[in-house]
Amino acid sequence: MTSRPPRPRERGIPEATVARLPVYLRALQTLQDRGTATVSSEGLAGAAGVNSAKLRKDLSHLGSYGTRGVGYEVEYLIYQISRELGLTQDWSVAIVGIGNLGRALANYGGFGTRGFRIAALLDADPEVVGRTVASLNVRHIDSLEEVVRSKGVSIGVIATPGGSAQGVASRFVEAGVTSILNFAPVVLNVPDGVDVRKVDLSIELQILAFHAQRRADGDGHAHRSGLEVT
Amino acid sequence: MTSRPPRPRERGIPEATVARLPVYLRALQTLQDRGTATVSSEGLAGAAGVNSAKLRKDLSHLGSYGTRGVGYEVEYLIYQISRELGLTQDWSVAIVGIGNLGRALANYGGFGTRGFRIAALLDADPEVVGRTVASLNVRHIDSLEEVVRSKGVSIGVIATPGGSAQGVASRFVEAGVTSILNFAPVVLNVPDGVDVRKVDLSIELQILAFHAQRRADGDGHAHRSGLEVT
DNA sequence: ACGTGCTTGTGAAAGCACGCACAAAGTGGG
DNA sequence: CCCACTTTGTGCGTGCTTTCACAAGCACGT
Ligand SMILES: NC(=O)c1ccc[n+]([C@@H]2O[C@H](COP(=O)([O-])OP(=O)(O)OC[C@H]3O[C@@H](n4cnc5c(N)ncnc54)[C@H](O)[C@@H]3O)[C@@H](O)[C@H]2O)c1
Ligand SMILES: NC(=O)c1ccc[n+]([C@@H]2O[C@H](COP(=O)([O-])OP(=O)(O)OC[C@H]3O[C@@H](n4cnc5c(N)ncnc54)[C@H](O)[C@@H]3O)[C@@H](O)[C@H]2O)c1
Repeated sequence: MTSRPPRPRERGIPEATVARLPVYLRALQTLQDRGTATVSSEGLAGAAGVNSAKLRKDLSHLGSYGTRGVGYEVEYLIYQISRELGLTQDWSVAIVGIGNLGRALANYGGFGTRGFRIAALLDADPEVVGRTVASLNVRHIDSLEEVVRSKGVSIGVIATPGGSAQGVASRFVEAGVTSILNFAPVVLNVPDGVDVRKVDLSIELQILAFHAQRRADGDGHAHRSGLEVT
Repeated sequence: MTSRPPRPRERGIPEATVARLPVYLRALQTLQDRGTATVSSEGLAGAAGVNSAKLRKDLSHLGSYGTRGVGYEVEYLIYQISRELGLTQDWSVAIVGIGNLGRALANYGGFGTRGFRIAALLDADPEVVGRTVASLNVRHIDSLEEVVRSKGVSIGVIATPGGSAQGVASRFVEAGVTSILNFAPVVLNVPDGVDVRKVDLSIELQILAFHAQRRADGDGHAHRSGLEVT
């Protein structure tokens, strides 16, 4: 089935690995900025805050890019991870809901370090539409379909209040956007084949509160093992 | 050790479950706002975007709060989950770094629906210190220790640039804060017993890009199973 | 009092994820 | 050319997570 000797990478990278690749990438870029040319799994794992065996196994899913006895060449590994993550191409992002959060996102410079370009901002409020935010003209939400088409938007960011989020998501999907990042605190319903990720501040706080309470409760010797030490 | 017959809940809720409890809680509150008094695992699972067996197992870790043949009483379940998450007490939050993001966070009203109170805002920039944001006076970062003590801060939020994040984290820890939410794109190093969670926009985008590329790559029949359908 | 119908709570199975520990593979020195 | 040393890539055991499937339990009508 698969050719044995020249197998650079197999299909199907574990989801847990995918979620860590961006972390490795950032650690590598920091190393590169410092002029480091080569790094061992131990060194990179330290910088990324993970176990070195886990890091090696993660990287092994992309291929065999290390040199035994030496380590990994920083620049080459950056390239390989970038390619795997799809960062060698450009992604057009549209943000809907230019309120407190939307504005912060729009003004956020170091967006994805590379690859992601904010192509459009949309809102429903006549007060906001027409204003310029982060050198972009805020368009009306009614032109979403047109904007997605003309700007080739492939990733939609939702920063509207919860009540509007599902509607916006549906319109994104309708317009052909299959990657959505949702900041609104609601569960989005989308058809199969559409990828939704959510960022939820209040969930994170609640998880922190749970652990904090546990520590206070049982007190004394304290905490179960689940504490992040990142 | 534990009394056997009246065992309402056992110690040790799985981490995966803890991460979902806030989602259930929100779904329940939405139901309550609509006047629903009772909900089945199927119904709640639908609203929360998870499998109903998973939901039942999750809830079973808190105790046996459902009624067979009927379902769960919404109000009671809200109370039980809130209690388990530690939301029946108040948590004081301090935000460090009142820039684009910090301001958005400070102005964010529906913070944690309940339980979380923004007690202090801190920044290093003389331009920002002294200003009023969200009816709070922005304090200088040098007073962090004093503020933590006087306001009883138990959760620290870091919204500074990456370069300052580790320093701020260390000072939080030094001041006795053991729960940290980090928005800066760096790996924080903290001692055992300190709980760090991170929210990282650019990682989320990169994960979306990976899946989007996969869909475009293999094309045709498309996508592996890992797509979120939330 | 009892049967019917619905829903919970949970055993058991399957699938993932993690981390140890080590063989394999490369480097560099002699 | 070979040996000592370093570091990768991975087989394997372990524990956590998810899902299925069903017995047990409860409400309600008769
Ligand atoms: N501000 C934060 O720090 C923060 C933190 C966590 C989560 N959130 C969530 O992010 C979302 C946005 O928060 P915010 O503080 O920026 O709110 P906001 O009210 O400041 O901004 C919301 C914006 O969305 C626009 N909008 C409303 N309906 C729309 C529609 N149908 N189409 C297009 N635009 C529409 C509004 O005009 C407004 O400009 C909310 O769901 C909030 O719960 C915000
Ligand atoms: N803006 C966004 O949408 C966004 C999105 C994702 C991640 N982030 C991350 O969040 C962080 C903040 O982003 P931002 O856009 O608000 O940046 P920003 O530059 O607008 O604000 C940073 C603030 O931190 C303050 N600061 C710097 N060093 C400090 C220190 N040692 N102590 C206290 N305060 C200090 C600065 O004075 C400034 O007010 C960054 O790490 C950024 O990468 C931002």
